[in-house]
Amino acid sequence: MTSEPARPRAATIHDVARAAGVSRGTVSRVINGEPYVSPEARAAVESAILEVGYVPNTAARNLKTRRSGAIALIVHEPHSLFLEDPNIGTILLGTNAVLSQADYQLVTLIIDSTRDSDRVAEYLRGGFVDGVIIISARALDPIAQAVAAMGIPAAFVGRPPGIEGIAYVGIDNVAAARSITERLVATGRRRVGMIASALDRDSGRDRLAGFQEALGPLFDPELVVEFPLYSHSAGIEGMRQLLERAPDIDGVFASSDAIAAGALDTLRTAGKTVPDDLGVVGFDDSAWALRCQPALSTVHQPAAQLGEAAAQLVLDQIGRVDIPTEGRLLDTSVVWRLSA
Amino acid sequence: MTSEPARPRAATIHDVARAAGVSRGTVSRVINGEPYVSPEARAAVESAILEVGYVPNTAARNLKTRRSGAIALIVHEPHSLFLEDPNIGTILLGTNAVLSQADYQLVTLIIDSTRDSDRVAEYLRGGFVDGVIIISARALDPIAQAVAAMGIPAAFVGRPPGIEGIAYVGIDNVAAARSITERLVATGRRRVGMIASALDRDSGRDRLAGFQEALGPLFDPELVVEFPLYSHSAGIEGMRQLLERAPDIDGVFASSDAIAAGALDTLRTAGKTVPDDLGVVGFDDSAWALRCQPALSTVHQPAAQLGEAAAQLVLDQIGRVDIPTEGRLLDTSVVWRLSA
DNA sequence: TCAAAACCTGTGAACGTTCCCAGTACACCG
DNA sequence: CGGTGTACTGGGAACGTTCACAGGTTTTGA
Repeated sequence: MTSEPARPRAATIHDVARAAGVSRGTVSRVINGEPYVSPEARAAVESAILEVGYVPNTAARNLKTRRSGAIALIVHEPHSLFLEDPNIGTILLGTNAVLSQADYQLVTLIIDSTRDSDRVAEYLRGGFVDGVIIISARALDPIAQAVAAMGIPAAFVGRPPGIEGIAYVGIDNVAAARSITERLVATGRRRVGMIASALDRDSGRDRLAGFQEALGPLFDPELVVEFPLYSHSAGIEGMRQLLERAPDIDGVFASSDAIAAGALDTLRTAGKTVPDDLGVVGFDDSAWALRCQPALSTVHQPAAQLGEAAAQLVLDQIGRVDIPTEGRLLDTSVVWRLSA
Repeated sequence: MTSEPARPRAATIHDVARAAGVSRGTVSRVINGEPYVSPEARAAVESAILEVGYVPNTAARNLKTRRSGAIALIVHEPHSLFLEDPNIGTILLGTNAVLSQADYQLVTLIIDSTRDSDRVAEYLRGGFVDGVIIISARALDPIAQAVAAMGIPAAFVGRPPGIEGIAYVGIDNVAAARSITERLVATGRRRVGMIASALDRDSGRDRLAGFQEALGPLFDPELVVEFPLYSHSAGIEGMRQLLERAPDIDGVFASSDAIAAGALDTLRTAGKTVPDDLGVVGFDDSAWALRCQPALSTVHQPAAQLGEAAAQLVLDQIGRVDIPTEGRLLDTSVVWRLSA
């Protein structure tokens, strides 16, 4: 008793009950909006709550109800980081909007190391959250596997490689890549190259597939260069290689806006003008796209809707037994600006 | 009993105790690494935990111990969003690193509306977290006030306007701005302007103050333009105004890299070469800085360390009574590249 | 050799809720 | 007017932990 901490004991449901002159049970019913409470009792409880400054203790509530009112959003730091993936911030906002509407609290967890992986898995198992949204999981991801194993309501943003029977939302990368490549061809380009990347992820693979489909007989494997990441430097180097291999190249599909921006830098240095000498298109419709000189034609990702749909998918699973097994693909659109 | 959910009841401490042939108390002692447990008992409990797949129920633990092992990081969405502020992602990683080390779980909360504000305040009060880190709070921020009022361990990143006696970390914006401006002057610039912004925040105000200090008698209020946000478009427009007001201008301090990038775009359009005609410097050392043509001289913010220090500040407060009242300013450095 | 200290263990009582059941009061209906 | 249903209320029992305490055994020290 000597070193009692400064924080005073919070008011409990008992204090409210005493102040209102009713029982615990009645207070609980008022708090949870249940029927069978007389108007007088309800009013007394409500004013008592304000009077004593009561706020429900979530730990106690969770313990009893076995739910937490929170949903986790898991971001894998290397390679999908806030800094690198321009859409993550927007996805997050979309998710937050839907959950907030349903009175769920979104908690964002960052996985930066295997150490984090373990702790996050424990956190999920510990009953802190009622569901989980996972962004850009990679194959053999330990968290994705843990989630699948424990059967907690979950949704993936981006088709999860390897794991079956799980809910996800994503975009149709094949169709989007095909669509923007077709428009590039429609403007008269005949020697079209691609700076591909992230071929170890479905997004990267699918964009390449769509590109090839669209070109048909015009496709020349010599005009495809590959890089591990969707990075600006990949664009600089990729464009350099393409110019070297094919000086007559007249179109480029960069698999991300950052790559396209890098390609434009190389082209400027090389004295090529865009879109006169070459048409350049990107993917993402991120902040890069408008910043480029000239403004970039690109594929718009419905990032906010991806986040919203993922949240909805999780909410749907909560409290239901039949889990929606398969995923949803959202539509993309081509934004035609000045670079092609 | 008819609609028993699919999720099986998790193993409890009782199950472990039974499997290990010891009592609840002993299991609890093992889990919490307390002394006074015989080696045999410890071994038995440890293998029993694996056997029954026990994971502690955090709700029950929180209820009893009144702590959660989690710390909140609050981001205000409009104006400090992931997308706009290039440092936020890095701050977040720094924070996560320190907390992870101390076995605390970081949960990121996003405040997007007043509705969110209320729910987050309730969340904090509900005992979900043991401490809170708040990024770039503005004056009269409801969450900041709630946190101050409830006396939960807290730290601010960025000097909080209005609220007194609270722990914070930040950078010395005045000194940093003075330092980079001085170097600009040292290269022979005499007509130096500034594109200022966010003057309603301490960061914006202080950068302007440092600029003025460094210039001394060279300072000309005519060469300062102001904008509300640290945005690229502010740079475009600000540079245009400066060129109009003073065609003989030979140096510009942009109050952020995004602004500097915008200024460079305007200068390119106007046919000015950098750094020959004008020297341009920015602030942040963000991804923009390297992307610029030419690469931007700028002030490097120790974003990761800011995050780490804030986390440490909160950890220090947990369990202690004497709250460190004042803040810490971290050192910045000037990164000299090609733009000045 | 014996008291005191150190080590180890089990048990009861919380922590603050919600849920369920029993019980009361009143209204309605035949 | 008795029975049945509906509206409302109170209180016991749990949820899964931790903590304090009591009791037992072993070691230590004079």
